[in-house]
Amino acid sequence: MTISSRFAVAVHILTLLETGRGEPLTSEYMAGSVNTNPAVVRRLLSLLARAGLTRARMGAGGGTVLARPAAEITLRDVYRAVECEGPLFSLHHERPNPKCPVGRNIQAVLERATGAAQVALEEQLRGRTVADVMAEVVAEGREAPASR
Amino acid sequence: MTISSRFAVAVHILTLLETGRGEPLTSEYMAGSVNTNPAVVRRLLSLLARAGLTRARMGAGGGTVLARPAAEITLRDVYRAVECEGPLFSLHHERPNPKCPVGRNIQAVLERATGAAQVALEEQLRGRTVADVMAEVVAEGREAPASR
DNA sequence: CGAGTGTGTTACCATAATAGTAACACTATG
DNA sequence: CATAGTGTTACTATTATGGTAACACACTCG
Repeated sequence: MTISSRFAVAVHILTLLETGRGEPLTSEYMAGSVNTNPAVVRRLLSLLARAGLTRARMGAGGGTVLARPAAEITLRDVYRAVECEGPLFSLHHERPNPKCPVGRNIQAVLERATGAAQVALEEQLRGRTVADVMAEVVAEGREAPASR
Repeated sequence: MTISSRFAVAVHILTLLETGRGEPLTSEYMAGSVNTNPAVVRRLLSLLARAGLTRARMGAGGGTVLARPAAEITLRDVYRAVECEGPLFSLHHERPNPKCPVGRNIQAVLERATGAAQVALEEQLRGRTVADVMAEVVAEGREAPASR
């Protein structure tokens, strides 16, 4: 299966906040850019705030701002914040047959292999920050100006 | 979300076939080791055969064998065979607002970032073969002999 | 001080993917 | 020809997800 779109939307949200330059943005405004429901945005923001990436100001005139510089928020931070904290790969639903030499030991081996793969993925994500994404979005807009 | 257990079960199956040393194994036997239904195993085998990793002999006395040496089947081959061929990361369900500078360009940027992460994951998987898994299973059995 | 704006959270629904299960046509062996 | 075994389909239960509405709470501003 695929990794949920929460990651994509969360990066989108954080990029929007970076464009705000400290001005708090409302979930309704962000939902307009993402093209979804404000409550969906707030659910993501709840996870991001819990991870210390954003900070919300309640009440009228409130909204959300980045809790630290965009250059210090890696995509791995975002991934960890919004995706399930457990391992990326599922193992067997039912425990394999312990009487079979393969069944008895395969899961330990699989855990090592899939764990290494997940680390490789996260290391790649760690090499890019929200500031990088922001810069690429700007560059993209310059190369394909308002097309479509 | 998580990557389905199909990958784990498929690696398990291929490891079992390697233990068979050319003898065809039945889906019922393998289901006994995996601890699931034979039809589930056959569904996986169908995908593995389509990818050219296994070969089945029909009829009585039939079963499945590896189509090429275990040392030439990487975990990336297995991953590609049984997981959806599309991208690992989902993007937005609804297309983001094209009137927003961020919404208009974020998906192209996300595709690059998530694509690189997926490549990193697959490259890590490519470094391990079914023969490696087999060897690790044997080693594991030596270190933790028949415990539990 | 009170109206209004906006967050945080809950509950509920529709949809999709997954794994388990049974069934059956077909194929090859012996 | 009887049997063993594959390949495939259909159905079900479970789970994750995203969309939606609702509401209590918090804060600002007039």
